Amino acid sequence: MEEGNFQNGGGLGVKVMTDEQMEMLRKQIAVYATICEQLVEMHKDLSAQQEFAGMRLGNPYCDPLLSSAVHKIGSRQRWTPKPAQLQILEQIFEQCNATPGRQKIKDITRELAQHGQISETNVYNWFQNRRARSKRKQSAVVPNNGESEMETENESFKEKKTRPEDSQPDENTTPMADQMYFNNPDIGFDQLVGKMESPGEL
Amino acid sequence: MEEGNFQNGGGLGVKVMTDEQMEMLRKQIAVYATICEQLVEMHKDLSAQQEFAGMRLGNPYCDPLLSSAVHKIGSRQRWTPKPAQLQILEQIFEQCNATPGRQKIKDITRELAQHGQISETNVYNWFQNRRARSKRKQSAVVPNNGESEMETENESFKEKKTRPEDSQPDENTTPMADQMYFNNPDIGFDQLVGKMESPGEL
DNA sequence: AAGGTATGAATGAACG
DNA sequence: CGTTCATTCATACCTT
Repeated sequence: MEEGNFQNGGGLGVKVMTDEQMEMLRKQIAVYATICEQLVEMHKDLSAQQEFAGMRLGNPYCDPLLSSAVHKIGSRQRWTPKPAQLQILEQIFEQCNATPGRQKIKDITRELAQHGQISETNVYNWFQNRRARSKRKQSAVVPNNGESEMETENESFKEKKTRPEDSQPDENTTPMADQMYFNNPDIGFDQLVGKMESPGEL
Repeated sequence: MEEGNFQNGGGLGVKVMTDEQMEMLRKQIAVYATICEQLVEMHKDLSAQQEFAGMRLGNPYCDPLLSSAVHKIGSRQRWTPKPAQLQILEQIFEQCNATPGRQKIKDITRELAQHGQISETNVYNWFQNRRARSKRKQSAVVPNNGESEMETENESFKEKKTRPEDSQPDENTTPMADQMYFNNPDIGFDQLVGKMESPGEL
């Protein structure tokens, strides 16, 4: 981007980037994807209107392709533990309900790597989630001795300690109602969308 | 030996991509950038038109799926930085990785308050978290030899796992200009993002 | 095919 | 400051 702070892989077939750069890239693309989805929605509606007026029939593009192209990159693929890995994880979890230390994580990761691709982050997340889940189940049962664990919105009565200075009611309700003021489809949007249908051959 | 000072399972510090993947990414971004440029143009054009005609009649596509997101109000108690705020925070973080002083925090808070409700505590926490996260990512730089283990994972079983990335069976197109693979698209990026204040569900 | 559920991942906030 | 908790989001998988 601005300056050459990337460590180029010596001009070979690979480039190296840090996780942060990766993450930044991913977010940027995600934003673009969102924008484009909205654009496509607008365009579809607009086209429908035109069609209604007898102007034009059929859409020259299809969004499925767009979506696929977008999600190819804009989405994050998530790790799915293999049965063998899961078994090992469960075993370890029984022994030590506490969160394994960094060192332990590394060890476990190496162990699980025998059965499939995995990273330390995956292991870490797994234990965190596992723990949280266990805790939640308990709190759902405890409230009353009766087995009223049916779907009640009320579950954990925790002391929600809120910072006095941080008393911010939900102001984040940013209405994006007035953000769609571009309803002019006359620009060559079709071409743009068409381009996206073949990202490999652009 | 390396297990002595590795911070934590923060995943790999670097990712390696092939030229084809890189190229695909570059194209994708280029397309997005183009589309967004067009979006901005459209917006300008449309605004001018509306101003001329003064016709503010109900847009049929004024509420596709975006305004439908206006629900779930008053349910968020935790601060959620808006994209615009995030952008600013990231910028500041790059300049000064050190902990911002008390005064600096106040300043940043005031700045961010322009884009939404925020408190100094939020800013403080954000920087703390950001820093911690960065540190975690510095470990596990070189697992062993081939880092391409993220792609070569093969499951002989009938794994239903959909492989989101397809790589090599492609013709090596491009001795392309490898100068900027991800340039921060400044084309009204902030503005665009600003319009998409809440990409989530709200 | 659509909707629900389980669960991996992200992150703001709290704790020591 | 580093680690952990709690909540939420996104997605894979399952059910009808």
